[in-house]
Amino acid sequence: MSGDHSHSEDQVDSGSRFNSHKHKDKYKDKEHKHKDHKKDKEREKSKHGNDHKESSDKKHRDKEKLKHKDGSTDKYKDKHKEKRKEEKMKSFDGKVKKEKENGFAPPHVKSEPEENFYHSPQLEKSLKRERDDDNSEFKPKKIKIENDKKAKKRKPNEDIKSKKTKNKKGEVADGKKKAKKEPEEKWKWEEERYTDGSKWKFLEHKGPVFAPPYEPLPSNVKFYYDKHMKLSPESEEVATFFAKMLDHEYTTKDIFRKNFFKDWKKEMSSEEKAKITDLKKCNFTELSDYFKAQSEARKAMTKEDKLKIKEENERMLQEYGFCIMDNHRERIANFRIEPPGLFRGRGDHPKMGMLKRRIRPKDIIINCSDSKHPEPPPGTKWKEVRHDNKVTWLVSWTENIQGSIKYIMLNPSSRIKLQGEKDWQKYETARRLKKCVDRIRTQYREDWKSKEMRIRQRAVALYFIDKLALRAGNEKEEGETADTVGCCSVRVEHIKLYPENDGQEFVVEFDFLGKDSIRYYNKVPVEKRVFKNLQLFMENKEPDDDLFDRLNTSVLNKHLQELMDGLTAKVFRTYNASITLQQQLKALTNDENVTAKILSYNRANRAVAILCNHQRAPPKTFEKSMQNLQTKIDAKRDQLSDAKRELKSSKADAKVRRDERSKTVETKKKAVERLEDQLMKLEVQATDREENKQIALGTSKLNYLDPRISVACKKWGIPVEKIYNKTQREKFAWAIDMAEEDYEF
DNA sequence: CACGTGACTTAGGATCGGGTCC
DNA sequence: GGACCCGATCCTAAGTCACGTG
Repeated sequence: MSGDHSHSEDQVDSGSRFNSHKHKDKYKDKEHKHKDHKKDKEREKSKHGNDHKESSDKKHRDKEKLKHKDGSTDKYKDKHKEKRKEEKMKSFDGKVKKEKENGFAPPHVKSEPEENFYHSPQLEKSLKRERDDDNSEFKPKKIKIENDKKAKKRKPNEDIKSKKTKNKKGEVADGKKKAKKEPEEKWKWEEERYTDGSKWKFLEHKGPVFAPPYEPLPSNVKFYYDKHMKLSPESEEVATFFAKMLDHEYTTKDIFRKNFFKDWKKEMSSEEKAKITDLKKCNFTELSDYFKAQSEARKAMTKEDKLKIKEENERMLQEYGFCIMDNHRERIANFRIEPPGLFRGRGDHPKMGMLKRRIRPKDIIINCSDSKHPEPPPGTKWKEVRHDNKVTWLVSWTENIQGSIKYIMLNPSSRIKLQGEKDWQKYETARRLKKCVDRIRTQYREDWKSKEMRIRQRAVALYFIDKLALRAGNEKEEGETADTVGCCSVRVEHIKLYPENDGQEFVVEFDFLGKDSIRYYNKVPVEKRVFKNLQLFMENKEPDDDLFDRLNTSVLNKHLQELMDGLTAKVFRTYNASITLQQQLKALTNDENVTAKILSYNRANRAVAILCNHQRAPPKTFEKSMQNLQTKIDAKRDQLSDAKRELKSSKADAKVRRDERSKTVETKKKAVERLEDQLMKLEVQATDREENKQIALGTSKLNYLDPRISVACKKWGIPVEKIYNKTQREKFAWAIDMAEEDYEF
């Protein structure tokens, strides 16, 4: 009874397949796991150590079958399995349905607009990532990176004598197109660089801003438990957290309610605890209404009051929002400490609804120069003040839900040395991958034939990471987070194999929840060897066994490190994202006018977002706003045809009057042109928006696309301002500074 | 090597605020 | 001048990956 049959029957409704499992007994098997791995390895060695190097695939398979037979490697999964089964059963009763409305339409399957205009063949192609079918992509055209002197000059690892150039990112930031700067300014963003791993020499800041203290409710706002009940401030505060979320579907979820109630009780006085025993009987509506009224009131404030608040915020920003780091005044990203509230995990998070504690000064670690440190609020103490210049954070504390550390760090635009330079290095690494990706691809294809299971698994996983831009997929502690996976942690239940599907051979269907519980759904034809390997990996496994049972991210990354210095799984995402953008741009940008070019750019960007599976929930008002736009378009059409008619008649009129150079005709002509232009813009906008319905461009734009590619779009007459807004230009100041139009990723 | 942990990047949703439309 | 809409910004969760420890 092989696992893959029992699980391929599809009665499990697609929603429930994704419900996460709260694996409570996560520790059960750890020891076994290690042992088993070790055993396997020995077995592998003794079995294959003296094999002939070129045995046939089949031979291997037979041998490897043996390896699987005893199932030893997979033992450790069994416990989880049971857990998961339980969970599945649970999810049947429909408690937890499709937690992510948005995640469920695979981007490339999404119904495409009819006009072929929408998807150029190239785009289509890249969407499906059918790279392997045409080898061309494995042989990228030679690109003279060498030409890019600047890039060279500034090899990440190369030491740069800290040459003091100008500082202040101000000029770039202030929105004015400041184009070319004088050479001496050119590399201002890369001045001091420390070779000893220090991140700074001097750091001074004002410390964090704490959440405002709790303000008890006015006495006319009442909480009811059967009848009115006055809560102690502590439990009242927690009650308000729940009340504020009453409209959110979170509060209907069992886990959320359970976690909340449990934590709430901890805050209650003993009398309260004795009385309040059932969350269902709690009536929060007055509290909820009160907060709604408050936010209404805030919206309805007078201009002056709003201005006052704005000014106050600005003052806070100026006072706390900046630090001095090595002679620069740098913007801090999050100087406000996270306020207390209820934890909102994403997806089916086992901890959703838990109380996120208020952070006090004594929870806070301050990091700064030892010259002087920020004062804690009167009457309080910091947990610690340290002076660690090997890290970039200014403030940290430990959060009580997962026990992880939270930080206050700098803004992404912050110079340069910290963020900008890191960013730049990231893309330089990706460009180095570009130079050796052929070699790596050749190698992993070779490794598909390896005698060793672990090598085959590694090679197939790498193929997916490369071809599909999957994330690495670290192991996660079960029961602590939502059940999501990445490449190395994909389970048998997440893929289906089709020897033939829709006229294509060797199709693999992926269906799993990735980071943030966003669904990854994709059907891809793969090479035969990959397919056969997958079959092999799945043999004798249960649906919830790891597909790559002899692989994890650290093994994979260690291997990658050997292939290229600095190479890790995520570099493939960066590389493939950036290279895709560059290719798509070349293919798409033939249009004459800027509007069309921007659309092309967005489409290229979209191709990347689809590759990286960056989805968003379709905006709530999407349908309506599309309709509005359509109305506008129709109106514009009417206007246009009117204008055309008028033009015609005035032409005829002019003819009659033998008025060769009629003013009216000229004006009418202008009007028609203007309307045509406007109509075109609207239509492009509609196209763009429709295509973007559930795709988020921001993430790839901000994190995966080498900004220099975008900057270089000026060669097609696309100004940076049309691609990056002000914030983005700040973040990418380094790229705007250095990239020329001939920049090649 | 497994494991825990710390630092930092990547991520989508919520909220804000300024412009537009009626 | 109020409602609405949308991009920008804020928020903080959730990844990746390196490193230290035993």
